[in-house]
Amino acid sequence: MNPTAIFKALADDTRRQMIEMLRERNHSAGEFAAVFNMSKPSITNHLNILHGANLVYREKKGQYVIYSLNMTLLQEAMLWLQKMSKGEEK
Amino acid sequence: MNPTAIFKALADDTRRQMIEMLRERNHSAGEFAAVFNMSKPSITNHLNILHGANLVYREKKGQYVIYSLNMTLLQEAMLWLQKMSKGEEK
DNA sequence: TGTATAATTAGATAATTAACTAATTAAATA
DNA sequence: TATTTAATTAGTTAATTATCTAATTATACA
Repeated sequence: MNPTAIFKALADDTRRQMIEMLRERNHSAGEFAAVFNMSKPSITNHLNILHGANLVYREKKGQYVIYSLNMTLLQEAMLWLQKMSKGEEK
Repeated sequence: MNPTAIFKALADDTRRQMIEMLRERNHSAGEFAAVFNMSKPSITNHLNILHGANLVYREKKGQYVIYSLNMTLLQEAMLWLQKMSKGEEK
């Protein structure tokens, strides 16, 4: 788990909205492109950043690429922040 | 609370170390400058980013500026992430 | 009051980021 | 097999970020 990559990934409104969408159900890259007013390559870039931080999984299904949430990592990030805020020992 | 500013502030190793130092006790700007191998203006810049995200308080004491943690905001950020990871309703 | 100390502001620069268009790759299907 | 659809890669650009040095401001104190 790489805190810098995770917080960088979360430090963007588009990417946080993507995560909220993935809380509901899995989505293909194209479904994101249909929702956000942004070119497909820009969508790919945001999804790469989320995937690089390990916050999402990705799986090729025929001609689609399906994205899903990595709940475990989100929870870990949350615990890391909790440690910070509560002052637990390392 | 501005999630983008908070996550941006946390997306940097120097600033996260500053927060860890503030968990122990309050510090002046100069004390940070003594710890990090970095110019004073760069330290000021990092502290401005933490302060802009509301993660730290700052108070002038004589010729010193003393920084302290805003625990409340760290906790709020933590809860926000928890909501993300656990999928609570808005 | 003049000098030292603490910190910030000003201004410059190199690196990174977020966006675009055009081109390419991969898969499905008429 | 040729065409359409989904997605990525390549390459460019404007904006932001992190850093520096030099200058300034504010306070303390000999």
